[in-house]
Amino acid sequence: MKTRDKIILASLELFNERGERNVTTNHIAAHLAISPGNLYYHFRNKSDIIYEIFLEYEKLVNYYLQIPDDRPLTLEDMMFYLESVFDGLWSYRFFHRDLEFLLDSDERLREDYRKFTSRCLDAIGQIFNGLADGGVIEAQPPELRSAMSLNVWLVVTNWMAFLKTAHGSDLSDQPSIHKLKQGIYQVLTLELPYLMPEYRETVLALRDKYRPELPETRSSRLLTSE
Amino acid sequence: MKTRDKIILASLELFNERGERNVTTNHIAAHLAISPGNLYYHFRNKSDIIYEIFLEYEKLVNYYLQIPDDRPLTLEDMMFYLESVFDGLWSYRFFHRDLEFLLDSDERLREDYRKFTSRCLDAIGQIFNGLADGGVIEAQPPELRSAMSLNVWLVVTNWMAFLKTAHGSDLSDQPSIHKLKQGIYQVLTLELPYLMPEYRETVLALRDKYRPELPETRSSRLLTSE
DNA sequence: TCAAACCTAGAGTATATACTCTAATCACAA
DNA sequence: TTGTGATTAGAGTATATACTCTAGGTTTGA
Repeated sequence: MKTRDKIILASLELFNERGERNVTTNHIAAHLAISPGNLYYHFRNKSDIIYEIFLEYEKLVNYYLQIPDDRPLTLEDMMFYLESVFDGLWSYRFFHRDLEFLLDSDERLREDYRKFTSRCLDAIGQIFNGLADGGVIEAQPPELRSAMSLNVWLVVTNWMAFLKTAHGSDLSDQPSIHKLKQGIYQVLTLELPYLMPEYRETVLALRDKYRPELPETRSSRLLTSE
Repeated sequence: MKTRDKIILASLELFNERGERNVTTNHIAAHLAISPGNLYYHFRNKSDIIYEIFLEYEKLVNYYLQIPDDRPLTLEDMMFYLESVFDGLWSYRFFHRDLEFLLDSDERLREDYRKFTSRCLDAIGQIFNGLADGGVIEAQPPELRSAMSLNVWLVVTNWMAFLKTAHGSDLSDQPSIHKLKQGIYQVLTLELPYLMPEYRETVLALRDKYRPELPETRSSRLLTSE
């Protein structure tokens, strides 16, 4: 693999593990056993590495969020989108963590991320429309649809952060891809009231598969009371 | 005012304005025109200042989230809680920004924040129960109630972050207490489907007051499409 | 085969940051 | 007045961090 790609990969890995704030360019170089000079030959600065990672994240999400507009959407479609989105969220989980700082220090990223958000909100809306066409959920006035989409976006993009802050310091209940997907449970909760009656049971059953397991972990205790 | 209190106040102000990551202890001292030595006479380290601020934040929220359990809740109660919570969120808006890093570097804060979250989720649940008792919203099975409360929490605590990332670099659409309160619109959106029919119109009207104004600002454009 | 382009090492630097240390000053009670 | 404890100034330090510079090695293609 090319050094440039190795740098991107190693950075993503370290960022995800330790948080962008705790990973320096020297760490990245050391991790790859290359010199700092070498790293800076390939990237002008740390922001450039992050920007490059963002572009890949964007590409991935754009790929999964191509919504067909020539046919209505099914429940399977919806679950596919949810699974894909949370997979992406896991792979690039560092990103939404220090987001505000990243955007503050890179104008280009700020602008691109704004557009990215906008496209995602749009895609969520389209999915809802497709599901309404497919008779899975009720039709809604566009204003409600937009507000709903935004709520879905908020829940999806911040579920990881919630997990991180909700668990204790012991490693036993550290976030994992499995726990992350409990976010799907939360998103389905948002959709419940708008389901057409004939889909209600099916979705409730689906949703139950993502329910946080009760055997008294800290994060599940949070969901009930302490 | 005592120097110690001045330090807390100035820190909060600077953190809110520039983000905790961009504010050093030297900045704080300089801002107050005191020496670093003086600052460190009053606080062992930066984390201690942050922890102290957290305690005040916690106190404020606890104060507003005392839910009466001897009477049902009204719509006015609910709006009071929402307004109060968003006011608090605004006053301590730096806090949820670099949250994960803060918790990583202070075990005590991590533990306290976990309990804080837990109490807040509980309070949200109690509010819903109270509103159900008051005939404002439908009764719900506890499992749905918990999931709903968690969604409200996610929307509330991350609305500020969304605003920050959604606006452009020009100052015109910078977050403000006014924009922050559009978060109330989002929360009310979550509640809409569970309202008792006789409250529906009233809440829709209330909600409309918090609706993002349309005159083509960037953030409102985000809410529709781009 | 040879030069140009590409890649890499590694020492080094300017700046920032959290924090320390000592000596001085202040407030105030005896 | 004087002594004592609380407060403050300000120079200073160890470490970290992003990034630079030079010199040398490696590939590639003509």
